[in-house]
Amino acid sequence: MTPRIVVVVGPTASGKTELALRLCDAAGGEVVSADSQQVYRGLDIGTGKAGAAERARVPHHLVDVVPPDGAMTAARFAELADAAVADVARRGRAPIVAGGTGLYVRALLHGMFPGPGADAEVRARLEDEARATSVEALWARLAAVDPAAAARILRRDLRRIVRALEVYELTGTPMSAHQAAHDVARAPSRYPARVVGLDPPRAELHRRIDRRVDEMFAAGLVDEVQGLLARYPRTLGAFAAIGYREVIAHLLDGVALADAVLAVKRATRRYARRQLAWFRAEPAVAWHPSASEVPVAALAAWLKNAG
RNA sequence: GCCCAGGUAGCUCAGUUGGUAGAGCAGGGGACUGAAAAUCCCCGUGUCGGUGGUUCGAUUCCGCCCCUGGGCA
Repeated sequence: MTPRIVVVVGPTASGKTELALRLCDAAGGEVVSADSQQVYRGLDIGTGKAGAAERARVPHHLVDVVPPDGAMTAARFAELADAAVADVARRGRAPIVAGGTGLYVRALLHGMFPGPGADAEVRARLEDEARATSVEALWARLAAVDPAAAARILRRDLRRIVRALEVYELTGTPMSAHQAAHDVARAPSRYPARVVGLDPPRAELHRRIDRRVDEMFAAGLVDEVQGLLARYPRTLGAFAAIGYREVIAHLLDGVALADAVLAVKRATRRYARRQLAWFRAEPAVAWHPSASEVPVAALAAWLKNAG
C-alpha cells in the first residue's frame, strides 16, 4: 500500500527544516529532502544542509547522494525519493518530505512524462545553434515542429526551447504531445499526501534570509568554496547555486567580500520569490505564516493512521 | 557666523528653456513536465526639503527657513 506522506514546502529560510524535524519527532519520522542542491556532497554550508547533530538524530534521505560533479535530474530525484519513502515506510517510520525545489516536489507527487533524459550532445549542438543565430531563431524552429510547446515557451527561454527540441529530436514526437499524455495539473497524486506551505511575512523572511547568509559566511562558506575550487573547475554545474557563484566571483574575480555577501542576500531573496510563485500555483498547499502554527499533532496522527 | 555644492521613488541619481517627472539598483508579480538555487517574462505617483512670492500655472524662477556635505573663520 502506498504510504502516506507529509510534504513541507516554502521559500528558503522559512523554517521548513525546523518544522520537518518537529513532524519527525511527533510522528516517528525521517526526512526526505527535496532540494536540488543538497544532493551534492561537499556543498554543505551554502546549501543550508541540516547540521551533523540533527542528521544524527533524524535520518535525512537524498542529501549527499551525488558528488559535486555528478548529475541529478528531476526524474532521477523522483526515483530515489520513491525508494527512500518506501524504505522509511517499510521500517514503520513516517516519511516527511521537505524541500524548496518545486520541480522535484512535483515530480515526486505527480510524476513526469516518460520522455528521454537529458542528452548532453543534443543540448550542446542546439546551444551552439542558438549562439550562431539567436535564441529567437531556435524558438522559431521549435514553433515549426511543435507549435503547442512554442506557444507556452517564451521566445528567449533557451533552457525550455532546447529541452522541447531535444525531446522532439529524440522521440520524433512533439514534447507537447508527451505532456498532453501526462497532464501534470490533472494527474492524481502518486501518494496520499498532506502538503503544508510556510509563508512568513515578507519583512520577517528577509530578516531570516539576511541572518542565515551571515551565518553561512561565519561558518566558513568562503573556505568551503576555496576547497571545492581546488578540485573542480568553476564551470561545475553545482557552482551555479546561490552562495557559490558569488563567493567564486569574490575569490576569482576580485569582488569585495562585503559585496559578495550582499549579492548572496539579494539572490536569495529573489530565489525565495520564485519558490513562492511556484508553490502558490500548487492547488493543494495548506499555507501557514510560521512553523509554530502548523497543526503538527494532527498531521502526525494522520500519518499514523495509514494502515 | 560666512562662502560653496546639494536636498527628486526604499537607495544612487537624471530631468523639466515654467504645463505636477524617469533611469539603474532594490523591491513586487508571473511562467516552469528529465540542468530548476537554473532559465525566462511583466511591473515606476513620488507632499520633486519647508514656506511665502511672481505667474493662468512653480518641482523648475525669486526671498526666507530647515537639513546634509565641503571650505573659510
